[in-house]
Amino acid sequence: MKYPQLKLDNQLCHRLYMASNGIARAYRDSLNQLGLTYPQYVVMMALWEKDQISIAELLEKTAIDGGAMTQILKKMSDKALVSITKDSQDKRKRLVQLEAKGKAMQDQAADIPSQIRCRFPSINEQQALQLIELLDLVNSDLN
Amino acid sequence: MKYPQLKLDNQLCHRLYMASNGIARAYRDSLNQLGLTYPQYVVMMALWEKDQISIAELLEKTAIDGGAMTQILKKMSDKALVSITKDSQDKRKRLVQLEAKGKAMQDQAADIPSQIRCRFPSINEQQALQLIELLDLVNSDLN
DNA sequence: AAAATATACTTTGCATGCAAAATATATTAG
DNA sequence: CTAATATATTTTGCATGCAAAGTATATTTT
Repeated sequence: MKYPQLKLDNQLCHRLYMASNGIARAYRDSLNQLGLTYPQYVVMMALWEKDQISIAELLEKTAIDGGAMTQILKKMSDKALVSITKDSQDKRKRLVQLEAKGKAMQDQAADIPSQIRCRFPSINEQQALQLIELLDLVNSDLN
Repeated sequence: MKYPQLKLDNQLCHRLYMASNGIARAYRDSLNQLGLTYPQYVVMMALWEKDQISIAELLEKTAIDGGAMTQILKKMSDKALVSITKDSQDKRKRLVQLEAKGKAMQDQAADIPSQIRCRFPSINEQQALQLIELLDLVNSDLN
């Protein structure tokens, strides 16, 4: 091949692509039991941390696309996990809050992280932390 | 919050999600100039490395979804980047080969990796290699 | 060799990710 | 105060990623 820099094996991006898709796939079974998709799970985690936030804040915390978020929240609202109300101060804003069912789901979800962790025996705790550090550097250059 | 393991800040998966989407986004401008999407670019890289391969082999090298691959190849074929022929030995198989336009595009693409690299000043070469190593470990646990 | 099974792809339906346009409400400029 | 502009969110159209069903061709079983 003419250009070694174009070899798939030399691409960081392709490894990230595979790892991201693969990890989301690894979550699938656990999340199916809760009736959640992966992005919906991310929204739930954001809300368990801080309830009653605007959609803009949710977008910032989750890094989910705005257009997709509208659909995701609609489905979560249909499932009675969350409810959405207009902000009385600023009528452009909408506030998202957990419903009883969404709050209760937290206990079911508490086991998921360790379940997933078991699916990655090749990486130890120190390496996982190092990976997080490096990804934080990559992510700091985005935007 | 009740369960620290559910904090977004503690999720490796979420960092991978952001990094993968973000890097694909970083490629967008460069790839738009070639009229390629990110997965199409991955297919091109695979073919520049080894032309005349079956769809199954392409799927294995790229880790792209099979259903998506059909559509991706159709579009690339419409753009005259590749052509697809039936394998005369085994009529279930189809072989993908680069067309003149697809081969020529390699020279245009050769600059892309360094362009992208500039978008990530926070990470040095050693860290990039380390990141690749760690991602390879993660990916080895998938499947 | 006919039936059962496996392999290689394609098709379909659903859920995003993303860019761009549209809508509604606030804020700012003149 | 009215026009211009900015902010928050939704809508639309296109391109995947994915699971499951469907199709065509090979291979294996009996």
